[in-house]
Amino acid sequence: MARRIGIKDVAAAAGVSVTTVSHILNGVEGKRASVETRQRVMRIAEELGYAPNGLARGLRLQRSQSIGFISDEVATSPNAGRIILGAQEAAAEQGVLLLLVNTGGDDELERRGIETLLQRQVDGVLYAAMYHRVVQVPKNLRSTPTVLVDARSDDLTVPSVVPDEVQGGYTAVRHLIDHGHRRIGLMVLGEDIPARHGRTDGYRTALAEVGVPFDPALVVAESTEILGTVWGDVAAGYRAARRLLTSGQRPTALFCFNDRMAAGAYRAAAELGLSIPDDLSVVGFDNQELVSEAIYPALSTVQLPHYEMGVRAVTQLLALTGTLEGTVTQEMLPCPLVARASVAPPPRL
Amino acid sequence: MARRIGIKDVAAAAGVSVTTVSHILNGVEGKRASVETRQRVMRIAEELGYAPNGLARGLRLQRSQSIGFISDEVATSPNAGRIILGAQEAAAEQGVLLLLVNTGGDDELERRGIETLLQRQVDGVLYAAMYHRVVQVPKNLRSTPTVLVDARSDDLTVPSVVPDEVQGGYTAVRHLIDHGHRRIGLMVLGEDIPARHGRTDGYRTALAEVGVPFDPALVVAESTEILGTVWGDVAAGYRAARRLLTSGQRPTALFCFNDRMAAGAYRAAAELGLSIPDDLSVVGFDNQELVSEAIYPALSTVQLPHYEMGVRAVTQLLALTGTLEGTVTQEMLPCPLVARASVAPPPRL
DNA sequence: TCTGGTTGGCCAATCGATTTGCCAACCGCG
DNA sequence: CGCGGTTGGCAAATCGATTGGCCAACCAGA
Repeated sequence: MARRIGIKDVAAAAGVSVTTVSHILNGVEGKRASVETRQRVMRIAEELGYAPNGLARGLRLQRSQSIGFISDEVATSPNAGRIILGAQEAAAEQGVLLLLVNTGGDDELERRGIETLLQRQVDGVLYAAMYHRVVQVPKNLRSTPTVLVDARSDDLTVPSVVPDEVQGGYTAVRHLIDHGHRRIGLMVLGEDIPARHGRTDGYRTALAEVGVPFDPALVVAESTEILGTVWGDVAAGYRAARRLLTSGQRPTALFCFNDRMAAGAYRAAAELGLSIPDDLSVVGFDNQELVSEAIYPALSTVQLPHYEMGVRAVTQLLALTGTLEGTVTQEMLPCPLVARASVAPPPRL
Repeated sequence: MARRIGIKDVAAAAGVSVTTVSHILNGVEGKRASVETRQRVMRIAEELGYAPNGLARGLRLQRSQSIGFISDEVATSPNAGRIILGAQEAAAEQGVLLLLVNTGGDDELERRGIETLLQRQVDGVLYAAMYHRVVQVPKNLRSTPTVLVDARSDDLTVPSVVPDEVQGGYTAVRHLIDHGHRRIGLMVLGEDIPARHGRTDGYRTALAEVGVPFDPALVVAESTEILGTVWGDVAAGYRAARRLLTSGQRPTALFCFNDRMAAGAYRAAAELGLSIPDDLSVVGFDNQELVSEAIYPALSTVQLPHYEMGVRAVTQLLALTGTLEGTVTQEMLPCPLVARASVAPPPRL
């Protein structure tokens, strides 16, 4: 493992001092070098394949060019991995790398993880949640530039990037309305989280726009609790859909809290002899391609902007640290509709 | 943003030199300090919340305590994120952090990514592929400790961790055989990759064990090409299953290359009026929970050991760098069966 | 008292870069 | 010729830790 070549090697090979090499390679103003020297140094640095030692540079500059990415379970939740992807790519564009820490939701692990990141002199931290929720910024992060991802803080001064749940819900329901539906069931998670309230608000807004009064009987909350965590899974979707579809006035369309619950709705519909989309239209949320394309007919759904959240979060963080221009705020990103095959006009009576 | 406190601050507060502080905190042998001094220094370090500057330490020790994780698309492929998770957790256990680079399969990005990692003085690199395949170790990684994850090299000296495809295929088919099936269809991807050959071998071995001769008519290769990449998607599974199920001697069970193809098989079966598992048993591969639980009945499948691959890869890498004990080899990890509801005895004739 | 060994701890070099301050050479001009 | 102003470049300090070498104090034994 041949020793990596350092600035000294370049200086020696070029017959100048390390100072000069540094000045030239960093394009320092005011400290000019003759064109000839400059070219020679650059050529030799190139030939030798010189690259500055990141640790030494970081030590001197007090900037490590790396940011911490700390999350509870992001790496676990399928689509959420795209947050990391977006963050990584946006960071790489500025020569910044991501230092990954996953806590599994354990507070002690989180505390230690943050300590480790700070010890590595990260320039800032992205604090990401597995699903959109309100969080407290950990104490030991207070004095470090931090941006929340898929999470928001009560403290309005803490920048964050989250999906626009209201717009997402509105878009989904509007899509159904545009196909002629007026009696639309809403299946939500039985949990007090922003996604539930936001999407419900969007649902109400879209209906109100076309003069359909809100009917509480069309809203069903269901969830499955496993090991203390509440899930909107296939089983929950199945139960919710059964309740809605066997009630007095059957809705002609369902807006489901997520794609897995939509899969449950598919099953309930099949059992009841309802064909999708002819007898029943369905819209999901999340756009988990694995689900939405595995079920038949392919599911029309609303996409969470995971990749974009990662990008925006990094952009905000780098703005915070002065690497990039830009403003820093609590930001909401739109959730676009992905139309597939589960929506059609309501059946003729 | 109060300056982090350094070793000097501790030394000053304790009234000793930085040397002594360093010796005490690192438990250096041979350089003793009086019990009294030792306790005082430790107490003060604790009180001040001292943590050594990772950059400075790394610079001096020529060890950054971080390893690079470079991959083509891992962050994109859902379950594969669990590789990262396993790697991260195994690394964190040794105080090592992961530096993430995603190349999207672009060679130039890969080259630059590796350069950046080396520049950061990573102690080693994990080179991960999105799906099990044979790769060349990039030139600029040759002189750095490297372990391949979900990928293998022709060069047998390069350590790697991959799933045991043969055992996985064997396990799946054996599961069907144990339920009484003898006429088992195999749906593979139309690509020349280790997974296809390994799983096919496992299929043949399991059948041979019970004296069933290999019937080429029961093996169908299908795939969908999108933008130059070959996928085993729902559509491919649908086509493959239709071919198998409408052929002369219909199989009583299907072993599908992956869960998405299995989802396609579900659809083909439904169209042909075949009920799963009563008329037809199905086993998938990958255990992508989103798929296997979204379809009905829930899919019995074989799990790829992503998390474990991440763990083992880090363990091997740390063994390679001398941080941990252990041997370094080309390693295969077992793929366990996850039995759900898609397998039953074959229908009585 | 002298010697040799142990104890406790400090000085200064080192890792590899950046940056401040300074100096010498050279230029043109009065 | 002497002077101020530019140009080109170097020496050394600095970032925050680790570590080899060294020294003073103390003690016991001769």
